[in-house]
Amino acid sequence: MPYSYQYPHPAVTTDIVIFTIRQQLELLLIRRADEPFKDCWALPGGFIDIDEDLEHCALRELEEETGVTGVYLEQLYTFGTPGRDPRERVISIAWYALVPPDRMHIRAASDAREVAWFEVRKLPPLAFDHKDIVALAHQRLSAKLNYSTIALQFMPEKFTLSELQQVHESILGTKLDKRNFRKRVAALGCVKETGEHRRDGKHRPARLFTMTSPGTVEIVK
Amino acid sequence: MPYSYQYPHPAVTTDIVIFTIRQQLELLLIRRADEPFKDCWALPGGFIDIDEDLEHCALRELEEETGVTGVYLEQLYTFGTPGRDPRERVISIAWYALVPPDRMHIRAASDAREVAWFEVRKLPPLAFDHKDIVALAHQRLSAKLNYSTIALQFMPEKFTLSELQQVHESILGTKLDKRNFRKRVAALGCVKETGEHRRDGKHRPARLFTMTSPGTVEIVK
DNA sequence: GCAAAAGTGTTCCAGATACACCCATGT
DNA sequence: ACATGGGTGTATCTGGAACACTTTTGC
Repeated sequence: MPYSYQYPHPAVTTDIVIFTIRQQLELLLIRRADEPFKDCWALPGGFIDIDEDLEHCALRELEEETGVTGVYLEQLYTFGTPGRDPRERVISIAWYALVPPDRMHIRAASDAREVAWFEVRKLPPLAFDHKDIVALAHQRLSAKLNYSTIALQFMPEKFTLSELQQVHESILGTKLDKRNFRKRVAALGCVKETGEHRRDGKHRPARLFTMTSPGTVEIVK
Repeated sequence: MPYSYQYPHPAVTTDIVIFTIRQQLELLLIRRADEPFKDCWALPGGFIDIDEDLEHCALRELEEETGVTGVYLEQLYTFGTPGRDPRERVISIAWYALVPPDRMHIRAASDAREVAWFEVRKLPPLAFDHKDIVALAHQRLSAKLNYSTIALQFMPEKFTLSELQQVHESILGTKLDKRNFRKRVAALGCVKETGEHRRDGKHRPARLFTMTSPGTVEIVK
């Protein structure tokens, strides 16, 4: 045991709630291969390197699981109730990330672990206190819809207004009025028309939009 | 060195921004007695006990410095940039607390440390990254004024509406309109008249109010 | 021509803002 | 009587909410 201290030190980990939206709001879980909570689903995460920045640790986990870089990542809360991990005292800094569905490439089979997306409203039992972490992340995300342009972080480069509305609806779990939604988006000025259209069914083609300030989340209202 | 681990563990501390309001928004600082940053002002804080809940650690620091219990306390953010403490890797969970000025009894001379209140807008240079922590706490507090009843946590049991308005103004750093302020407070229903008055100068006595739900902070609007 | 999603305006209400004068007291 | 802070009401503006029909396409 080569690392010794005069006083006991807790272990510090990072857990990430990785959200995406396909038909519904989904998040990434990993089936645990070891005790405790063996075979139980859990958030991706891991121990922080001793010289590693907190955010870097979260980015590293995110990249390992999804292959994505440059997506929205925000620190959520720090969980550290004694006993939350039965092995030793573990303090976990929780983050959440928003990944556009076209950006990721799950490295599922690479290390024989089981990795899967679950709808937020149909989660299996989770290891540790991860249910609390997910609940807080979802709550924070919902709240931010009302005063920021965070929903755009889920969108691919080009998207229709109906798709953006579906993103809002699947996060909030409610239906929105189409005209009011579009009025608000227009007032914010956070999207602009590309001039292109998408035809994808037996109905009128939809205009394609793009973000005016990609990569930035503005606080509004 | 009796505490050994297979992998290196960071130290984990808690720092607290303890706010109060007298004439202005103030916070509590302690002059450091030891290196690093010897003689520099710093936030109160300390190492977490290995079996201690995170919030308990913050409450303990708060109680040690101010003698108060039962005041508003909220986790702020976790800071852990490598090198923020030159001695070893330290990850600090920052909190902020709101203390009504009549509730506290600083235990200043008890251990010969220098402890003092500073106006938020006139802070001395701070140790470590404490300037960033203070800035974030102040920003969070300001934001919460607009969608919660958090300001009441600064008030003594009985207070005038002008005093409550001064609390808002000193946090925001702006003047507010008296009539609009009172209309909003009345609409929230978060205070009620006691029927008493306070006379404290050569002017009309002010009505005294009290909280309708002491100890709770409601999210509003 | 019909099914399906895209697109578009107006009315109404609530809450925020701007703004100026009288009241009760101490000296 | 005057200085000081306490106390009050109205008009206006702005943003959110409710609400239904026409357009363009594929089949």
